[in-house]
Amino acid sequence: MLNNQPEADLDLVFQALSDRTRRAIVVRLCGGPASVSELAGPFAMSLPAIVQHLQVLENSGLVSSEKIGRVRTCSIVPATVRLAEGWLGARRTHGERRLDRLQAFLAAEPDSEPQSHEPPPSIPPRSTP
Amino acid sequence: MLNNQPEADLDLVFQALSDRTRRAIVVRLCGGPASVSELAGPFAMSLPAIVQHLQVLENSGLVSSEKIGRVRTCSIVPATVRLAEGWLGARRTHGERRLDRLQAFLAAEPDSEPQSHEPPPSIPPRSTP
DNA sequence: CGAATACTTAAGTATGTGCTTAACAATCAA
DNA sequence: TTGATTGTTAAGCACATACTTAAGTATTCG
Repeated sequence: MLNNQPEADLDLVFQALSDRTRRAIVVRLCGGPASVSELAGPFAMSLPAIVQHLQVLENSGLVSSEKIGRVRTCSIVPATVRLAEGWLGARRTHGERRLDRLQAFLAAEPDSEPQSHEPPPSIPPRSTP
Repeated sequence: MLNNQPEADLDLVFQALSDRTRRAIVVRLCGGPASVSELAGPFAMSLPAIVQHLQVLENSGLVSSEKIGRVRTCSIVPATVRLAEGWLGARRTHGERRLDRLQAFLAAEPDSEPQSHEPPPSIPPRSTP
């Protein structure tokens, strides 16, 4: 699916990934497309339960599927995996940039003259509706 | 927290990230530590609601906090961000390796002699408890 | 055709999630 | 000490999730 509405998309993607059965399905699909029953095979739960997990995955945009004859074949959507990974990457990058600056700040500490040393905490607040 | 039990950890981490308020808090904390009320500031919801979100984040291992005097200061735990990012990275890597092989397969297709062309779908099943 | 296969739909249930308000600490400052 | 600040705890409510079983619907095969 993917609404192109980043926050809503990330809601759905991370939510989809928060269940280990669904993560296992994603892992399986990264090895190539599979039918619903192939996907259900390894699990102890009922087929409808798996189908519901697949709906969550498809709704999140992590998985797509096509039905041919009586078999539905599911595949991953790598772009969606990248979307989530990208969000986390940005966090890590920003966080680590900040950490680097903080370490530099602490390293150059022995009471040198106060240059543009931004003090570590207290950053301007963000707006969120 | 982090149980060192990868699947359970990922459950908690992805679940924590599946809420946009919590993601906004993570974004904010990537800019540096903050107190509970600083974190609550931008949001329209009650303080206890934010505290509950912080509990989810802390329980997932994405955030740690320490109380000094009457103010609790929260920070991100970059290692946990990396844990989730790493899982997704592994998916992308495997998935794209597979896609590469598939593309190679399709590229070398004009009915050449059947070498060790593994047919694209149908991969050996995985075991999952 | 008739039966097996591969899902699909519907309905129900137990538990979890995301809030709320109200009341209660604990700490700091005048 | 009094009162403001900063957070915590508890209870409750509406809605979402993760299943279940039972009963369908297409499709393909013999």
